[in-house]
Amino acid sequence: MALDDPTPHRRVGLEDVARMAGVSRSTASRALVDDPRISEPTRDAVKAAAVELRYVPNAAARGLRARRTRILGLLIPDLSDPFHGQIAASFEQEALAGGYRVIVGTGMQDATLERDVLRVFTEQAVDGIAVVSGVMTIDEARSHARPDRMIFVLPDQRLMGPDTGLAKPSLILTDDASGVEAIVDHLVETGRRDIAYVGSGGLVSSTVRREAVERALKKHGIAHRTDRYPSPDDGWLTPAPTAALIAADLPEALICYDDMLALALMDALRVLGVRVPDDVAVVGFDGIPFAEMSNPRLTTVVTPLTELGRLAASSLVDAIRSGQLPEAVVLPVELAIRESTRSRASQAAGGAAHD
Amino acid sequence: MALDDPTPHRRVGLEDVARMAGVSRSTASRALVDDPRISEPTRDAVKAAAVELRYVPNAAARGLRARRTRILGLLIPDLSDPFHGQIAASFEQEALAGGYRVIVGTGMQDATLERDVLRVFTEQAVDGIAVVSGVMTIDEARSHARPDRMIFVLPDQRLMGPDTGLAKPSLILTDDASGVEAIVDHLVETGRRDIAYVGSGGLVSSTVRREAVERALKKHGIAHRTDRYPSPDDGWLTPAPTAALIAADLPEALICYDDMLALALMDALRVLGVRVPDDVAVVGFDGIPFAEMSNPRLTTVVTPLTELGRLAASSLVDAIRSGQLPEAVVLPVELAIRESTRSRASQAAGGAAHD
DNA sequence: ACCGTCCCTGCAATCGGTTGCGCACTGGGA
DNA sequence: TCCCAGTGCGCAACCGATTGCAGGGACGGT
Repeated sequence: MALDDPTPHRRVGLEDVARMAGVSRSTASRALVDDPRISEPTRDAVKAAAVELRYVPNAAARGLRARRTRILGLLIPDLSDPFHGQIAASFEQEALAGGYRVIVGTGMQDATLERDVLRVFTEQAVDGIAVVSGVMTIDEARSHARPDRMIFVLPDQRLMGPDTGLAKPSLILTDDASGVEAIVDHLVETGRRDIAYVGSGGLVSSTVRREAVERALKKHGIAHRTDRYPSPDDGWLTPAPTAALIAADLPEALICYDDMLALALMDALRVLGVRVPDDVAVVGFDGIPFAEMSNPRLTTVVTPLTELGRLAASSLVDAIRSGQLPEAVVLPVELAIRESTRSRASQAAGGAAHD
Repeated sequence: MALDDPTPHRRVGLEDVARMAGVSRSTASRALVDDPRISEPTRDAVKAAAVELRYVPNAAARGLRARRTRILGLLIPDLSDPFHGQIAASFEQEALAGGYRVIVGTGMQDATLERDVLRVFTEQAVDGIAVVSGVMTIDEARSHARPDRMIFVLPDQRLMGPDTGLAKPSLILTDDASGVEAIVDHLVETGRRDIAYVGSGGLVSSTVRREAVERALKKHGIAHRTDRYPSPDDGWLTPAPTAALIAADLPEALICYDDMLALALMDALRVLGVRVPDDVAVVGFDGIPFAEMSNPRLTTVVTPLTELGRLAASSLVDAIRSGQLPEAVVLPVELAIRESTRSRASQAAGGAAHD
């Protein structure tokens, strides 16, 4: 049995394969990659020997000489939330399909940690890097590694430096602004005018969304107080206290930074006796699976997460192969209207309980 | 500006650092790792040069010679669900803290894919491997790589080969059986006797839980039909059709394979007009964050996910350092009683909507 | 002035593949 | 019979670090 194999024979190397096939290392190496210079019988013999010996090439040695590791680095804030987890999962799958391994580094929205991760990627000599969200600016990230061979996935437009326009290459964005606009339009159409935004402080993405809300409201001629529900300058909102603030000064509709926050707030509001959507309509952002299973189901802007990860990986791989910087892409988002924004009028018709 | 740096000077190597410091590569190498044989002035000079040149060592070269890559492989079914995402996140963090990088490979509960991932890990010459869940047996996994330097995390006791007892080393388990027992005890205490289990087919873990349910029911002298809600032999349940089956033959309580399924079923049942917990109590398993925010909040068995990932990483690192196989550990789980199993009696007192 | 110790460094081998270049052998044409 | 092109392989350098071993220099003892 393999478990208590008495022969801890050292790892078999190309040397061993070559010897068994009766050829040199060079020939063995070439045979394994189907170099046309090697005759068929020889090639077969080598391959047979490789299988026989259960030969597994050493990636380090190969990468050293070939100057190409076939590893991608994925810098992402956190794997534990479904939003980023989904992106990471699809990125990893697509990368693997393209013949690349993935090293993940979680940056936890911390600039120092993110820099460390980039350094690790450099040490590992990754062939390409994808930066998802994060807090450092694109320009800083670019200064830490080869700017080509990097791609930035900004589902929420964080990172955007001051002068960073949509036209810059290597960016994969989602059209948050129009998502926000769709939300506001929907809320206004269903009769809400007292609309508030609530989101964590410190994150660029939250600021971006807040501003988009303000613009959209202005379009409808509605005023909006930015500081209605103050949030800490850095860090995440705690649902219960925030819900208390909201309950004390109840708007007609609440636009939340993301689905997680929306779901947490709906829960906290329920404890306070505030009904959704009867007392207040609630909207999220992201479109995570749980937004579809909440009670009431959450109206939200669905971001194509899988597409985002897949596209990031394939664009990056293309960039590596071609040597060209990947083009900028803005992915469309879609408003999913669900129970949490049902208007009083449609409640009778769109009740929850029937097929 | 770094972006359009006209000098694409090749990567700086140890050679360059040594030259700038006026020493040999050997000395430079030793100075950087604080070898006591190197004098302080020399050491400082080398370090200064390294910083000045922004030297980043090449992990491939180092790993090749040192026969140690400081990389761990994490084989996990899927990163996109919060359950495994949480484990992966804490594993990665702990590994990083211990000086190890992590390559993730998602196995998607597919044996072939899992084998591929193990091969990739071998190619990368990882120092250790953690296998989380998965479908291949422990013994098979062990045959694909060095059995020491592997650790198995089985939050749900999948993988267990026929003769695999809890005493085997390198296992991190959770005490699912007692979790299930706690569930059943709680349900019986709150007056339910018609208790059903529903879970995906094909997964060992689901079978384990189903059997645990049966044992616990038997303890209470309650009969149980295993095939009450048939599930496909392989693959996941689709919530809507399953909910229809359940609604047509409503038990007093429903124990679900995991939280995801429970939440999905609660949603589907709501559409059918079935009320939880009034018409049927629902219990999940795992303790993902969303189980605490659902309406009604889900009673579930809370698995220490973060602890699981952290422990896996630290045990693995210890095993690598010491050369000893890590000990088996069984982590306790905890029943979190929430709204979804509220009994009719306690409903008056524990109503949802007031402070 | 000579020799033995320490210290501090450098030489060179090594890890395990990849790859430029050239050699040996075969066969056909003159 | 001799030459030359073509085919199939092997030699050896190389990637960028780590590390065993030995050598050079300073210094103290006699």
